[in-house]
Amino acid sequence: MHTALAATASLPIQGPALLTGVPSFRPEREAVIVGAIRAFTKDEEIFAEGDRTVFVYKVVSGAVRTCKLLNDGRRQIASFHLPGDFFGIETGEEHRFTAEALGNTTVIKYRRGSLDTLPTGGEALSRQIIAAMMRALERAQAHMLLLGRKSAVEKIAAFLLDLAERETDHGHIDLPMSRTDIADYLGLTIETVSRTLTQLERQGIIAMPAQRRSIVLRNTAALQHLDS
Amino acid sequence: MHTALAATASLPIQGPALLTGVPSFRPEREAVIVGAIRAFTKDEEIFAEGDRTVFVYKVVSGAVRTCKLLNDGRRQIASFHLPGDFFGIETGEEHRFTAEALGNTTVIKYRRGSLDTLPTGGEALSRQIIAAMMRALERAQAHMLLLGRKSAVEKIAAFLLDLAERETDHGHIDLPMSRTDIADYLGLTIETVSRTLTQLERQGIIAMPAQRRSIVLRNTAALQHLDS
DNA sequence: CGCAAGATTGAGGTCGTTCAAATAAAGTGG
DNA sequence: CCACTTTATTTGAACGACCTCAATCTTGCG
Repeated sequence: MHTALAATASLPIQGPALLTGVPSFRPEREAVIVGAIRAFTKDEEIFAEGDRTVFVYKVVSGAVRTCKLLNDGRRQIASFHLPGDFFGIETGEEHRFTAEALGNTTVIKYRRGSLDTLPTGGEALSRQIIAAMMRALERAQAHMLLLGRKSAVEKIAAFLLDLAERETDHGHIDLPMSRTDIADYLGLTIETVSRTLTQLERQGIIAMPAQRRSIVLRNTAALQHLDS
Repeated sequence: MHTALAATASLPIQGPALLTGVPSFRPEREAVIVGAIRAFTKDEEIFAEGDRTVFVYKVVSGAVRTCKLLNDGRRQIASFHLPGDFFGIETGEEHRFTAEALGNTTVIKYRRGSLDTLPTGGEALSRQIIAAMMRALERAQAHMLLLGRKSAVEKIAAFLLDLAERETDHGHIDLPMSRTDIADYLGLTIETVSRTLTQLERQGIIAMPAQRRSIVLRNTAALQHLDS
């Protein structure tokens, strides 16, 4: 499913958006206020920390990471955004973090009102943005608990369960991100991520067929138990 | 005590909202749209994870912590709220975290609209809430970087600088919270917090007069450098 | 004063990191 | 399509930052 999305996504997309599969997406209303669609390739920057906040974005296909950097290069990924997710919502004049495509990715851009934080385009979209912002806040709070208080296994277990729930096929995950991305998301090193995954594989809780870019949850209950 | 809350808060809120500058607190203007004021004592619960989201709160005096718990008791404090800060903003029907008073604390409660997340009381208050939510999100993102990627010294340095900036006297901090709270906020143990503080004291970067409940920043530049 | 709770300090252990090497996957150009 | 390079991932061994456990000291309070 992700591979299929990615493949079509590299094609030039034009004309009005005709998307459907997105949760609570209503074409007849969106059509009026739809922004530009743009495609990005792997690791391409969508916006950087410090850029003017001109747009609000929504993932159409592919996936996006938003992250912050320390001056010595240490990185923390705040969140991964899958199709249907908004990102780039900011109150200030400048973006507080960087957004990059994980692979071939297409996004819709909505132009922000100049003095307002919410995009031009009507009440319904504003409401969607506010809801997205709240969801982001909730996720951030849950993620703080993970970063501050969970062990490596617990982090990985939580991560897999979360991804499984967000992707279409709940028992099978297509990882759109590298081990480095996972590590920078969970506050670990790539080595620990790798070791923990193989440990879970040896315990029969997960399976990693095909280039270890996809993961099958063989024992969700065990994972939930590990998540503490 | 929750019944008491509900009773006092059902006072009608009226009058047009006139607030503009969000960060500054202006009592004479607040008075128009004020909700119920309530006082809490040390460690008293303002609301708990799972409670119905009936109100949005603002700190008047004292300080509040919002936190999440793991089933085995591990705790992560998401944020400390000082006078003027909003908290308890949620999208769902239930609070996703617990809020408790750090010491003697008074808060204003604004009643939430029933179907809407935003409080009744006018456009301007809604706008304030949205702004507060965005600030919370920004802080959360910065805090994720701290929790996931910073060392103990860096965490403490960042914490002290942040508090100093938020409190009135920027060179002198009155800690409203215990070492345990600090530890649970920074993802450390109390022992590490204590050790790191004495280490900074020995280096002459900070001073801790009077029962170690107040901290003087003697070398802000050094602290900023440590924050990385 | 005497007790309870909070904070500091010390000693030792552990989980995750760091450094290093091997293996696997993905490009690249012929 | 195949050697060759480059990049990502896995695995191993040793180290270290922070934690755990435990004792001491301090502070607040009946």
